[in-house]
Amino acid sequence: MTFRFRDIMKYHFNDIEAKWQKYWADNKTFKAVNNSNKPKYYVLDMFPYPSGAGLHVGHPLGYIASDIYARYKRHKGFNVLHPQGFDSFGLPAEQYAIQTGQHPAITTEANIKTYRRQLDQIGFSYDWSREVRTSDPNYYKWTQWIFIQLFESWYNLENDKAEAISDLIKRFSSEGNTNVNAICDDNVEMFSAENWNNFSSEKQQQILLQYRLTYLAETEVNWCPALGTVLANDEIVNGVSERGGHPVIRKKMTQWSMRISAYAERLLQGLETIDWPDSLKESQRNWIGKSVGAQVEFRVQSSEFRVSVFTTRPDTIFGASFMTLAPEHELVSKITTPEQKQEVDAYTEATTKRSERDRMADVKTISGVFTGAYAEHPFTKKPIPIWIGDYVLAGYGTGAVMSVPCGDQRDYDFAKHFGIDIPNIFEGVDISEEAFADKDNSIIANSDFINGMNYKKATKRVIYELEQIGQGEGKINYRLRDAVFSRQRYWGEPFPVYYVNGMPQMIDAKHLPIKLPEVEKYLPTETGEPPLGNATVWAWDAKKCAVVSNKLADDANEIYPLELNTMPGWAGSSQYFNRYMDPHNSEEIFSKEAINYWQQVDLYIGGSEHATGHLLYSRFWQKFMFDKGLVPHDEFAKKLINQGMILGTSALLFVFREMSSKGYDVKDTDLPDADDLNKIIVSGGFYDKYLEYNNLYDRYLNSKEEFKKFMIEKDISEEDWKPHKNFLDLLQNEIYNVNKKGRFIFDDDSFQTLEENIFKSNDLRVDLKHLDEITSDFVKISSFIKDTKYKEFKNAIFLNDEGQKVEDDLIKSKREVEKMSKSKYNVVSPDAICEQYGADSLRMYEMFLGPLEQAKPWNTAGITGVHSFLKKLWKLYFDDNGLKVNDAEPSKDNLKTLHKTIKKVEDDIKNFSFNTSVSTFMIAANELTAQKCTSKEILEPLLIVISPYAPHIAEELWSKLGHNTSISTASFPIFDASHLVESSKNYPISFNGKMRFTIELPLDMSKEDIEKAVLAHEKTQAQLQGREPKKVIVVPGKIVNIVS
RNA sequence: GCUGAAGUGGUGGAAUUGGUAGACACGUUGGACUUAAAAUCCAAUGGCCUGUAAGGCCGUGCGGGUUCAAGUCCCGCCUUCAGUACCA
Repeated sequence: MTFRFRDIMKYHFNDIEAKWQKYWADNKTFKAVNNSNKPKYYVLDMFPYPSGAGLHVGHPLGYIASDIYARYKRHKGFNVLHPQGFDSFGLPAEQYAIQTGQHPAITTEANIKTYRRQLDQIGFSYDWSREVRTSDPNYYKWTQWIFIQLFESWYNLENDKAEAISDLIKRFSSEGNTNVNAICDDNVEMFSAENWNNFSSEKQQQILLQYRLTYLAETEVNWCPALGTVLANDEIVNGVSERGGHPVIRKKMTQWSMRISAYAERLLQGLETIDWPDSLKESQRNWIGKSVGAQVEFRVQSSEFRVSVFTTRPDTIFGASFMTLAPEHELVSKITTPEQKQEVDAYTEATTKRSERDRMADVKTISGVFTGAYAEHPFTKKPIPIWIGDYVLAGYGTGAVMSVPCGDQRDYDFAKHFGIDIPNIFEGVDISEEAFADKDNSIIANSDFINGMNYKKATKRVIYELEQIGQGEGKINYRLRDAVFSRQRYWGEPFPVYYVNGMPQMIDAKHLPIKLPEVEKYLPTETGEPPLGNATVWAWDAKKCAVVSNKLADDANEIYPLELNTMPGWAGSSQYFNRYMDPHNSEEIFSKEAINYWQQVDLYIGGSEHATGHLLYSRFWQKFMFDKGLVPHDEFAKKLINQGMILGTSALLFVFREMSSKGYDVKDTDLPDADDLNKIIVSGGFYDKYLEYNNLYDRYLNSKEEFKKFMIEKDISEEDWKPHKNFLDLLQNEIYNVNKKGRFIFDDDSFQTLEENIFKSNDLRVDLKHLDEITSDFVKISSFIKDTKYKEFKNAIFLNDEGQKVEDDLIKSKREVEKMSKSKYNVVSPDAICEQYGADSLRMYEMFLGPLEQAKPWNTAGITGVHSFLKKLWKLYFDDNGLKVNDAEPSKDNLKTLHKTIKKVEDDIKNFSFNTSVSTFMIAANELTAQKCTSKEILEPLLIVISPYAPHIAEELWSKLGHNTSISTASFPIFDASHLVESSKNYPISFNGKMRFTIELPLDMSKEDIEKAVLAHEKTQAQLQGREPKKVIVVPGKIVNIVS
């Protein structure tokens, strides 16, 4: 009996947390309503992709911060919307489906369940009744709906907004397109009203596609052969795919695109109106890449063609001594002379075959060829040779440049390399070594009508003159490209599209959602169609249409093919924040009432990695929806904060491995995935061979024939690589070929070395747990590596630097702090933390680690600090005899501690400085414990202050103090400054700026009296040692400084 | 190369307008309690010097400067991290 009584008085966080989590769920404590007398506040987290690995401690960091903010706002009397959901379409589930046949919906559902359990155990105050999942047909119905709206819109530059395509059609049929000022395809042809009305329906549709905000066009796309799909620019990192790290090549394909470029200027201007991190805004500015200059047209001699270039330096036009076109430029084949044709063809072919990564890896090499053609300088009429070179990018500007070697380093290098003229057009500048690119300090010379002018004046004049002769105009160019919107994948939103005579048609919105059909296989069809081509039945509630196989049949039983691509990952995340406002509405994307009530997100917290993806696309969709009158703001989030990454500590073992006949065994590594292979390459110590491998892999993917040729060139006979089932063998051959150090041939069970053994050092990342287990015992380490962890080292012999066998202590270990990832064995799961210390400890510790925005290493050991704080807090309320809180009158010190805490915590929350709040709580608990405070008047409001951070313990103690409703809406205590007023100050007394001692003096003492008191003090006299003070500075309430 | 952020004890980090540098924790050391461990509590903890104490000297990446006073402001460098990269 006694035991049980004592037991109740202890802080049993597991029971307490489970109890309150259930209470919140049962009572729908955090359900937000769409109208209220209270002011509204919308706090949003970036919703997670539910991966199979579950959450690690880095994931909840931002969620905890936003939860604290949401809970704080509730205490301050706001009606808070704090929803959560899942970005549940995506590649990993599909890759898993390809490997296992498991339907992605099943994997996704299971993963969501795990995520939900993990999130629930941390005690977030989400309104789960508003959960959205991007893969739910009731949700993606509206993603499809927005797609239709975009298709039915064009961008009118006269009003600077998106408008209905039906209006455009009216204008075309009454006035043609010559006076229409719209954002459209560069190559759109000009026509009159009469032309338009005589065009065939297909021709009209083709033209309209050039205006629509989402359109189908043949564009040069980033094709990832390994993933079998196209990728958007933001899905490529360092020239390889973001997911999986596969090579990417350029390819022309017919794809859906989003005309985000129409919004380039507004996306740029809008940044001024939102409170987002500067670094993130800067990323978006760079991505949009606005540059002001001129477009200039050069006539090609003895032909009808004109080469159009974009330049930011029209003032240097007289220095143009050649032109350079991108190898992909459409004029290349048209203007090349017969004599140069062979050389040009060889060059263009070679460039198109290079992957992005190759091109990037090899920036320094200057290459190019002369086309044989000449352009005519618009002013001097002198002939200018036209070259092609891969330093000119097809995707930027017009894909052609006027090359001014004296003013641009790349042009300079190119000219030097090929011996082209470098005329100097700058006054008093030496260009014998390098180009002079400083536009702000240049005076133009040798340039006819702009001689003696500076950059600004000359630019203006040149543009004027170009306009006079009709060969150019001022122009603003953006780097931002239209975003490719289709993917050749299964697990994504189907398009609401079918084709009539090859022209895309929207399926009527009343048939939405177009549900994702079932397929047998998640791979492309044998004819190379996307996975949806495998579908035999498309089920949707069609009134007039029936679906026959992959085709749509209308009343008259004509059959039309359906769009088989799916939408990219960012489609579903581009407006989810609005859908949360009215998530179950089946009639509208959201009701007018809901959007007018919630308006926009007040606080959005998430990772900076979405800077040029999700966050840019979402702003684009929001602006479009604003134009259509659907939303009241053209920016969706007022304030945004990027939480920093939590880094894990990896354990590295350094071993030296002998590669011998009994050594490196990689037999059963089947490698369809470059990601896996890269890992082995890197951990195998072949860092230097990484690139070679990639070339090889690219070659293989590009063309097996070409690969074969390459291998033969490298003197590796077909016999050597043909029997091998995977790329690793090829790699081995490549290594052999490159460094001649060793050769490894698959021989059923092991590799054989034909030449000398080679030694390589390896850093193997191991599970920290295991590292502790094996510590310095060599036998254990070696058996751990060979048997437990790394099968490929099964037969390895460990050597030290000198090549001797390692007997006991030569395997070194090291710790490294890096991004948490499964493959690095440095992941810490929140589950174990919650189990051992509780959710409140986890929440507090994550905040305590450091500033929210900053990257910081995780160290589980440190959690004892906040955990013992919570125990100490508990003890303020309970001792062995039970609840000790009473109605005692609070002391002055008690009140001072409480109000100091209220003030500091409130300021901290406003500044998102959550780490310092935790310190403040610790100080408060330490002080109140020392003061032996038992006063309810202090301890009750203290709980509300702590509640956003540690809601479970706060709820429990709150109820123990006699409340029978949740603490979550209790009013935040009002700070009363009068409790902090001091009557005296412990003045620091410094001598020549160095603090020596302190003196306690009344705060109302005058400057003169302070000076007298300080100078009279014995310690002052000791410091001065008889010297006369030269100057005494007294800052009342702050400091005294004596200069001697 | 360009852009942005940051460099403070053994570690994470504090110091809101220039005014006691190192709050709060972790770790370490010593002690109490305990058969023992865990848990808990107490004390010390930037470096160096003086036997201790009192005290002193040096200390916020480096070099200068402004100021009575600089982690904080100014100038010049170095390093690290992140983003971006032939953008005409």
